[in-house]
Amino acid sequence: MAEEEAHGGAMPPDGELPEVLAARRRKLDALRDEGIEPFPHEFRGVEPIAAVRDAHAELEHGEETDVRHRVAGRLAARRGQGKMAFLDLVDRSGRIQLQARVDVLGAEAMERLLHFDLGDLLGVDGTAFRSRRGELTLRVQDFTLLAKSLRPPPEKHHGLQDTETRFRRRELDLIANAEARELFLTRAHVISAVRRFLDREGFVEVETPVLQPLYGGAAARPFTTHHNALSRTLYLRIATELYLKRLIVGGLERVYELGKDFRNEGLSPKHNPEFTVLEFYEAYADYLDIASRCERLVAYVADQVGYQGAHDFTPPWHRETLAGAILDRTGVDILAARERGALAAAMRSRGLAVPAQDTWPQLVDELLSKHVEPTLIEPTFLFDYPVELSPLAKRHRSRPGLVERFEAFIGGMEIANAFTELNDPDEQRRRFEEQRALASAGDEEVQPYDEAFIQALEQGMPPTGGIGIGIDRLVMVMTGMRSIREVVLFPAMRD
RNA sequence: GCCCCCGUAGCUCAACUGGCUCGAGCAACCGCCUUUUAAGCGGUGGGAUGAGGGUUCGAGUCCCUCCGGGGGCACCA
Repeated sequence: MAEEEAHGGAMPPDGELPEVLAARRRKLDALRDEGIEPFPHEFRGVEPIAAVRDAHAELEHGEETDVRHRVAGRLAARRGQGKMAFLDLVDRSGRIQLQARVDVLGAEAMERLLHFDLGDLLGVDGTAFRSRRGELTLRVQDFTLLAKSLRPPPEKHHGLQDTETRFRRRELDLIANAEARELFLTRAHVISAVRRFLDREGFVEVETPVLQPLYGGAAARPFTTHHNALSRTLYLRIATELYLKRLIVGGLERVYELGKDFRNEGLSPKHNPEFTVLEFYEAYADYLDIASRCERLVAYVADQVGYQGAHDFTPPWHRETLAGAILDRTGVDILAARERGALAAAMRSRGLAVPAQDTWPQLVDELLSKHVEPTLIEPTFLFDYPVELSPLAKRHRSRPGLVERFEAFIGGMEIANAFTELNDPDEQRRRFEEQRALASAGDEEVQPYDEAFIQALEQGMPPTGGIGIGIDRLVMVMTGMRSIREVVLFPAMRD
């Protein structure tokens, strides 16, 4: 029980606390004894630290001003004590040095200021000057404790390194590591740039059900939950596709949804069980129009977030066909081997591994993911997928057996999947039936038959192009991160 | 699910082939110094080495099981 309290942060007697925690508890009690409220209600009129810095960018070394600023943030460092000391205060926008002088504050206030712990939240009023060493500094005239911190912050030089702690206690990562703060601000900018782009191009943002009586729109295993009042099983959505196409039927013409999908599958550096996806659908457009909009969107986002990396997102991107890319990388012609045995033989003759259980579509996927995808570093579209892999895409207008579909790759990673949408309800019904046949053959990740969706298509859906873009992966690309867990605030972890 | 690596103080890290009471920096506490920049100097406290079992005169170190994390494989976006 003592251990549980120490780790769980309840309020055990001091004797059972590690010394570093007990010391902070003692200070908390001392503050209250002095009549100081350690958790006041507000502190108005705060200026961002970055704004204070900007206001005095021109100050010479050693130059003083009488300009007063009010800032608030977390105490991050302290140098010196006694008659004069320097402290660092950090807010979301940056860090600023504070100078505490006993001749300004008086002995009692000086003592109180210097006895705050690293990690305490402070409000400060001070006058700006630039130190001899050139550091913009606020000379503290007045200060207020805004919240007492009862746990020590991570080490101030090395930051928080432990991967597990960074993910489980992201607040500590954000406190300790400025790069983490910047990364998640970039993520926010990516998302707002996506919305701005689509809003400007006439798309309307919609929200469709996350809890669905029937899941669909992708090949994946769903999470299952239960609605008590309705007494029935509901699924967390694996895609927004089918509902969004019903809105195209409804005449909304250009729609997008930006939100979470959920897939009950393994974790990896590229897969989190809940992940953020953008899907947009455009009436009277085909997949070539969508490809063009996709590359313009990504280029716009890169520009808006100030992308500094090595990729060149300027349209037009590299373009290949899927079959051409596989032929080029492996020498296997999937279009000349349209059934499993022939394809397996072609792969073996090239010395490629052939997983025994794989169906023809799965072998194609194997060739793509193992031999082509890793080579697609610069932004690249692969066009024209086999119909077997794409039950929701419209057949190719000139190439039998293929559909009008593309996927986009950056940095060896798939970031988007798009097609000219299948709008012939009878053909869509047949495609679902084929999927159903696969399901009875044991494949758990096929698309269930969705009668409501078929009825919507029967109502008449205009020719439409649509796309899904993995936002977490797009953020990975924009920030150079190699793991999705670095760009998701609270990635999935075991209990 | 399988394979490999990792888990030492609040944080960042040490500890030769098994060998004295597991050390140091930051943080904390008590002082000294004062325009510092990872401030400096002196002193003090803080650890069931992830958990449990085993081998051994002796285990942070070797073996087994479990928990957690990372990487890879498989599956997928």
